[in-house]
Amino acid sequence: MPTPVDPEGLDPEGVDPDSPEGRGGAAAVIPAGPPDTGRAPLDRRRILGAAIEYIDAQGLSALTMRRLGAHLGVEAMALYRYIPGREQLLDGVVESVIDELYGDPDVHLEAAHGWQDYLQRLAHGVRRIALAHPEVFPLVATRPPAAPWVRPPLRSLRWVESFLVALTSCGFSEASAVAAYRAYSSFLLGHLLLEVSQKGVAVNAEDAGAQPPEFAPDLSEYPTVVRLQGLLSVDESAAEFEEALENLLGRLEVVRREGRNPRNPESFTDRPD
Amino acid sequence: MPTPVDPEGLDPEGVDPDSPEGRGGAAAVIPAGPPDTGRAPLDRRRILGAAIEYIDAQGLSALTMRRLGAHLGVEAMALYRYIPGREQLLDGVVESVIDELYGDPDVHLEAAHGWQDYLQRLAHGVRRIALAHPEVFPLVATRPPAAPWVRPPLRSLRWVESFLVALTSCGFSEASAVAAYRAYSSFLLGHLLLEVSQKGVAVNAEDAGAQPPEFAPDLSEYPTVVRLQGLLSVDESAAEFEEALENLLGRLEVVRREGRNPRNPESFTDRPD
DNA sequence: CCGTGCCGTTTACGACGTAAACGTCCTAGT
DNA sequence: ACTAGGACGTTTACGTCGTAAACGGCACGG
Repeated sequence: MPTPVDPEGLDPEGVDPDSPEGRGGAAAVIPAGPPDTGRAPLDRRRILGAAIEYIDAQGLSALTMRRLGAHLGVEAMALYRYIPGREQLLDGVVESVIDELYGDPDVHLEAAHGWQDYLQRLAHGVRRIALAHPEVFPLVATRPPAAPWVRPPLRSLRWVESFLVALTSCGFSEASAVAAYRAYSSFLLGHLLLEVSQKGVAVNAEDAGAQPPEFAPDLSEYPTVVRLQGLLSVDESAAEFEEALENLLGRLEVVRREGRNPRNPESFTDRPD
Repeated sequence: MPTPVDPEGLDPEGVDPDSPEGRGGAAAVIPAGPPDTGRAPLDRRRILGAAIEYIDAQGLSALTMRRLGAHLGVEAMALYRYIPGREQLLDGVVESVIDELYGDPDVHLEAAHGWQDYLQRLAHGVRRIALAHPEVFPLVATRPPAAPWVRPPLRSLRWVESFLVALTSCGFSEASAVAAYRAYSSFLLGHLLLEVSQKGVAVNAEDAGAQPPEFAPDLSEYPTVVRLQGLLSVDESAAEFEEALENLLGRLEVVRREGRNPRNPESFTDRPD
C-alpha cells in the first residue's frame, strides 16, 4: 500500500506529499497518449485531456484552437464537432481538472471519519490538483461559476452537495455549514492561487522575457525588502497551508459547537429552540 | 468630515462601508472625463484611466487596442507611442488600480496607531478597490508578479516595504513579519476574489447568455443544495470578511507574542544568507 | 447500387495585435 | 523668415486568431 495520507500534519523530514513528485500517479491528467500515435477517433474527452496537457506544457495563452488541433493531429475545425467554441473548451478543461478529485483515492465524498478528516483530505486533494496543473488553476479560480453560490475552487454541484451533507451530518447547523463552505472556499482559493502563481513565476523561463539570473528593479528605496529578501524567498507553502488549514478547522469547530451562524449571535442566546 | 472609518467592526445597521455607494469619492478611477470631450493630448495616465474605465464598463475580454483607441477618440496605433503593447497595458492597469491605495485617506503607510489598525485599514482599502473594479481584480490576482515574493493583491514593492516595516516596528520578528505578509496576502486574495466573482456573476446580464430569471441545471440530484439554496444565496460578504480578518489578526497576535516563526522554531538563530 | 449520416478538411471572413512607413503640425536655429 | 527636425497621430499591411459554411470521403443499411 503506497503513500498513505497524513492528515495530521507534515512528516517533519518528508517532501511535500501534495507535490507531483511526492506521490504516486493519482491526480494525473486523463492520459491522452503521445500526440500522434494511436489515432483514436477524437472524442470530447480526448480533446479536453489534450487541452489540459497542452496548457500544462505551454501555458494558457499558448492554447489555440489551431494549435490544439495540431497537437491532436487534426485541423482546428474538427474540434468544433465536439465542442461549441473556445470558451466552452475552457469550461470543459476546468470541469475536467476538478473532476480529477473523483479519481483521488485519498479524497472521500462522505465524512466517514469525521468532518475534520473529510476537510483535510479534500483540501489536500485540491492542492494536489492545483500543483499538478499550475497553469490551469488560475482558470479554475477566475472563470465565472455556473451559479453565484458555487464558489471556486470547488466548482461542482456534486462537491457542494458532498460538503454540505458531510458537515451537517457531523453536527453543523445548516447556517454554519454554509458559512464553513464559504470560509473553506476562500481559504483554498487564496492559498492555492498564490502558491501556483509563485511556482509559475519561479519556473517560467520561456514565457515573457529571459532574465532569470538577475533582474533588480531598483530595490534601493526598499531597504527592509532587501534585508528580508532571503526570508521572503524561502518556500514554506506546504507548512503554511497546513497551518492555515488547521487554524481554519479550529475556527470551524467553534462554529460547530455553537451550532449557529457565528455572526448574529443573538439568534441563540436569548432563545431556546 | 464624511464617513469616518470604523475599524472595529461594522456599524450594526449600516451599509457596507467598502461598497462604492457606501462612502465618498475616495478610491475612484483616475478621472478621464467624458470619452470625446476635452481632446487632451493623450498620455500614459489618460490611457490607463480610460482602460480601467472601459474594463469596468464592458468587461476585460471586451478591451481591445482598437476599441480602447476608439474610446479615446484615436486610432489603435496611437496608443503604442505610450505603451509597448497590450500585455504592458494590462500591467499598467493593475499597477494603476492598486496605486489608488495611495489616494485613500483611510489607509496609512505607517502603523501610527498600531499594527492591527494598520492591517485593518489596509485590508478595507484593498477591499474597496476590489469592489470598485470587480472586472479588474481578477487581473490583479492572476497577473504574474514582478518577483516571486511580491504577492497579489499587494503587488507593489512600496506596499511590501510598508507592510514589513509596519509589523517589525510593532514587535514582530523578521520571520513573523514575513509569515504574516504571506498569510495576509492569501486571506485578502481568497476573500476578495470570491467576493468580486460572486458579484460579477450576479450583475452580469449581457456577457454570456441571457437567462437570469431561472436557469436550473438539474438540481434533483443535490437535495441538500436545494434545501440550503436560500442560505447559499444570501450575501454576507462584508461580515464574513470582517470576521475572517479579525481571526487572522488574532492569529498574528499570537505569532507576534511568540516572536518567532511559528513553524520551525529553532531554524532562525543560525539563518543562512 | 445508391442514398445518407458521420467526420474531418478546405475555404473564407472579420477582428485582433502590431511593424513600418507616412503625414502634419509645432518649435528652434540660423 | 525659412527650414530642419522632432513629436504625435494615421494609414497600410501582415500574420494569427475564432469560427461559419461548404465540401469530400467513407461506412453502412435499404
